[in-house]
Formats: sequence, structure tokens, C-alpha cells
Amino acid sequence: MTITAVKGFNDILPGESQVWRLIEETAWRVFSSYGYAEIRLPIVEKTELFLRSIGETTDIVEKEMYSFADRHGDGLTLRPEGTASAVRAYIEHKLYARPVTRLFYRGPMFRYERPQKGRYRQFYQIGAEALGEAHPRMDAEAIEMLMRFFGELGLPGAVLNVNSLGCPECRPVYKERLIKFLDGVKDRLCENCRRRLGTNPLRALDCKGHGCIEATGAAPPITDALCAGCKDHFDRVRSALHERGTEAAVNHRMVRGLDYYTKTTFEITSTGLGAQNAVAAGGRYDGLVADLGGPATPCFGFAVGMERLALLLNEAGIKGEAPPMSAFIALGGEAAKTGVGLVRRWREAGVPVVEVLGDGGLKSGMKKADRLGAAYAIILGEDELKAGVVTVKDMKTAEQRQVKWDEAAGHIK
RNA sequence: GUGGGCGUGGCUCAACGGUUAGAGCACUGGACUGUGACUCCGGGGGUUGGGGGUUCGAAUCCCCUCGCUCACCCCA
Repeated sequence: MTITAVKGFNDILPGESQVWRLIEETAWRVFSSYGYAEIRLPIVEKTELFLRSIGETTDIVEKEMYSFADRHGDGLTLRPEGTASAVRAYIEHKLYARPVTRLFYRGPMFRYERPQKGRYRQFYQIGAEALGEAHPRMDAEAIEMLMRFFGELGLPGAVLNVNSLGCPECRPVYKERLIKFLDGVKDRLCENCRRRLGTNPLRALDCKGHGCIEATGAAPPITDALCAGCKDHFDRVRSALHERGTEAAVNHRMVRGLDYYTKTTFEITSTGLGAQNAVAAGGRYDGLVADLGGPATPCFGFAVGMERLALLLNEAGIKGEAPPMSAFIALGGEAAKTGVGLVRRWREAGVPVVEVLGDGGLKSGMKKADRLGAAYAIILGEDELKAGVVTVKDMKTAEQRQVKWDEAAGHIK
């Protein structure tokens, strides 16, 4: 048996990596323009970090983490998400000395789930976190930035949904009210949701079962149960979004799967992703920094699923641009020798050149150049050698001309 | 963890249980000795995912197993 990659761990092949690069470069440019700076975080953290941040009873912690003991017996985990690490670093390096810290990161995350379209065991996220700002305009600014990012990429059909999950003051009150309601329609709920009644009743609102959607249709919306502070915050986030020209639909059934969210949550979905239709999601987490031992610090953040984004961009026909590449064909030993220096100079000038190696002659060389997808073929044979020129052929139009060695770079850009 | 679909040259797929498992594309050589794509002719390439069973005979039928994929759960 040949060795294959581990299930759910994928190779991103050359034809695909171009769009990934486009995504990363666009993120870097857009996020930087909002004052976010890149932070590079480790892929492994102490398991306890995730237990305390994501929540011990969440699916991620209960059954999806890649946890192991290292050689000293310390419990470590391959990060299942990025926010916990960012917050850990924020506290550890006392970045709270500044009024607001805007960070972004990108890299692989790991969750032990059954792979399917848009979901893998190693998957990549680009995340952004703004730590230290409580103002509702922070929420709106971050969401606007994300929409701008999608806009610059040309992503079609992105839909923004927002909701508020309240705070430690008002969420328990709502929870009680919801449990009372769900109890009344208990017999129409699916098995899963009946169990959730006791553990996490909010999730019943998010259930995709037809019976549950109907049964919870008349459930009291959380946004009616918010305390004065949370309600005011939510209203101001929405009007701030409106001011920025960012259209948002309120979806009170949207519930996040991580425990640390408070107040604003949001999700951006798109068709074409199959069942996993969220391409980005996030929200406010005002309690997490304090929970992890730092000073009380209100925060807002989000993460983008890069495979899902790449999938959507591919469907939309958006590819990263590769610069035109040339193929250099030398005929004979003397030409090959001289060619070494010529090719080096073109490359130093920033022009990509692939050398066609082997002694197959011009015909074979041209064929290889074609198969390589070269935009230009550069031929150096005995005639050219004598005249101090190369023949440059445009592979698309079949036009060709002879140019001097020093001027060739300008003809193959 | 549960369910559905699919595994045949590098790729896309054929082959009523019956010769030596074929075709297109790709690769390679030639027609064309300094010009790719188009045309024509030739060539290489397969343990039919793996194992077992039924049969005179299995790519085909049965069982097991592995892999891929989609969906459930959940999430980016």
C-alpha cells in the first residue's frame, strides 16, 4: 500500500494555491488598513486553555479535540480555533497596556470530525480580534471590515445575519423563559432537542429538523428579553452597521457553539457550500479575558473559513493571478552554456523563466513549453548565438521576433 | 459515532457471468532533422481498491475490509 495523507488532512495543490495566496494577501491588505496587525500563534496549546475558553460541555471540547500527552506528560492540544490563543497571548504579554489591540492571524486549526464538503480535520482560518473596546461601533467596524474583505475578493452572494446572545445578566432569564416555552411543545421536538432542554436549550432554536423549526417558530425571540444594556448595544450595532452601508438581517435563531460569546454574534453565509454554509462567523466575548485571568476586557472577533472561501471563489471563477511564465529552449551545448547567464539575468529582473532541459531538439522543446503553459518561448540556437539575439515566440498568437539579449526581459513580462 | 453514493490505465468513463478488460484525453516516437496547438500512423502503461466465497469461468453475483465522497451531529 502506498502511503496517503491522513483522513481530513488535505494537500493544497499548485493549481489551487494561487487563490489561497490571493485570499491571504487581500486579508493582509484590508485588515492592515483598519489598523490590525498580524500575530503568529503556536499551533499547540495547553489543553486547559481550550477547556476554560471554549467551554467544557461544547462539542468541540467533548469530542473533537486532538489532545495528547507530551513526553513529560503535559496535556497538550492542537488548537481547534484561534481566539483562545490570541487571548492567551494578549494576557501573557500584557498587550492590554494599550487602549485597543487589533490582531489578525491565519493558519491551520484541527478538529476531529467526519470530513465532508467544506469541513476538514485540518482546516484553515483567518481570524481577527479587537481587544479592549466595548463600543458598539467596534462591532460594526469589524463586520464592515470583513464585508469589505469579501467585496475586494469579489465574493458574490454573501449574506450577513446578526443576533445578540445577551450577557450573564439577561441570558439566564431568557433561558428560563425559553425552557418554559420548549416544554410546552416538547412532543414536537426531535430527540436531540428534547435532550438539549436540560443542557443547552438555545441550540434548539438552531436545529434544522423540520419539526423543530415549526415547533420553535413561536418561541420568544432573545432580542425581546435582553437587559437594557444589551438591548441598547444591539440597537446601536445595527444602526452603526446601517451608517456604514452594511446590510444585516436579524436572525434570533442563530446561536453560536462556543460558550464565550456575549451580546453581538454574527454569521456570513453563502450558497454553494452544501450543508456547511457559513463562510465566516464571530461576535463579542466580553468575559473571556477575565475568565482566563486577565483584566476585564471587552472584545470582538471573527474567523473566516479559508477552504470554504476558496471553494466559493473557485465557483465564481475567481483565481489568483499568476505572472506570465516563459520557457527557455537552448539548442546545443554552447547555447545552453550561454543561456545560464541570460536566464539568471531575466530572473533577477523578476521575470519567471523555466528552462526546458534535455536534448530533444526544438520540436520537443516547443512541445514542452506548450505543455508547461508558457506564455512565451525563448529560443537560443546556433543562429541566435552568433547574432547575439534570442527568438521570442508568443505562444498564443504564434508571433515571433528576434530581440537582443539585453532587451529580452522587456518582451517577456 | 450513524447513514447514503462511489471505487476499472495518469484523468473521464465503457465492457448481457463467457476470447488476451476496451475507448477518449494525457504521455511517448514518427510523418515534419530549427517551431508547440490541428491532422495521420505507431508505442508504453491495469494485481478491475484489498481479502475471501459461489461458479467450468467473476470487473460483473455474495460476504468482509479499506479508501473516497455527500449528509446527520456540530461547526469556519
